[in-house]
Amino acid sequence: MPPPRVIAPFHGEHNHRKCLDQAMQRAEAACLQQGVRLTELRRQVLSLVWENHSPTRAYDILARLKEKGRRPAPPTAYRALEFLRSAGLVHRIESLNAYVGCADPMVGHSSQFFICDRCDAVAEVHDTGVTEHLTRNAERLGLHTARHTVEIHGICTRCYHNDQT
Amino acid sequence: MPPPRVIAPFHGEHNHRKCLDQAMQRAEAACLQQGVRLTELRRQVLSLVWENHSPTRAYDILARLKEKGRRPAPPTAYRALEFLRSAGLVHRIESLNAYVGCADPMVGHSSQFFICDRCDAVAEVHDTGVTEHLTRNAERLGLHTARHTVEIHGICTRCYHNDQT
DNA sequence: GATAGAAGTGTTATACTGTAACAACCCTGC
DNA sequence: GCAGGGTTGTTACAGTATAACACTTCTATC
Repeated sequence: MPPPRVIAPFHGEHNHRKCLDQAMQRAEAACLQQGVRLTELRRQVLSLVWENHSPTRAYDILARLKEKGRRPAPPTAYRALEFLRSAGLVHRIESLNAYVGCADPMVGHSSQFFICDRCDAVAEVHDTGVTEHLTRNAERLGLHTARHTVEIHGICTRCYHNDQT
Repeated sequence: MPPPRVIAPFHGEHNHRKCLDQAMQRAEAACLQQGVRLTELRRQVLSLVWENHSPTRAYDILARLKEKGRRPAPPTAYRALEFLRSAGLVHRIESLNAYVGCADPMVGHSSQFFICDRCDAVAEVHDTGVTEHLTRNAERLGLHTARHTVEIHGICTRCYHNDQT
């Protein structure tokens, strides 16, 4: 069994400009491959989700779109987010009603999310062991699985240490 | 490692009256042990959650409480549900904004929920293998875990067969 | 290039989910 | 009795999400 694959680590030191550019490039490629349209609005929303690695809420998107000159109503954001989600470009964090960008949209994967409740950082991990374990349980219960929601909440090391001092 | 423990199966044939009574009895015992008060309101809310094995939403609770003669506002339901959750008597299904009763409140466990998106049936499973797997990943990432949300959606066998016919 | 249909976006209105803040009540221990 | 904490009632509002329909833009086909 392959080891857990960390799609996005906590607080990874990186050039975020590059990170964002790469995400947008991969999104273009993924949409091309899937034969769906990455319109200007969807591109804008995706780049807003990718502004940082914390979960972004729909109404945050709306506020940012306003700053960019649009006058969007809620459906505008929700529709774009739903498109991005169905294209595998963002994930929805159910326990936060929020979205994070997916750094690896080309593989259809069911990921696990590790979330710091203090600083909102999110790490995405693809551990096939967990997935298989859950799938096996589902089969035993007679559930034809459609999707997994696996979200682990806690305090990340950095915040944990800050609390001690 | 102990085998996955199925707390509540799909469509388990059972005398639900007995099922409900047992849940209420266990709740009384659990509250006694924890030194917290299972008031009349909380008892009512718990029994409403236990009316069936599908997730119950807060506003459903409110509607039912109205039928029972109260004139409750949202905080009434949310506070009772939060109390029941913190006492381990109900679980919140994040992906549905809803609550299910916990059949085994005495053990502090992080469960996995298997949910049929057609008939809303929920099965609760306590598989320590999954929990350990996730905890190990959390440690590797440096997350001091507080809680797990593991919710598997799909179509249960019964609904799946009904769809074929 | 005209044009019909599909896909995408704008707009209005509203439904659903959840909490802050303060008042009133009632249990318990002294 | 009565002080204090816990519980519930009440009002108001914040945050999340979707239905329904109008309008625009894209695409494929002729």
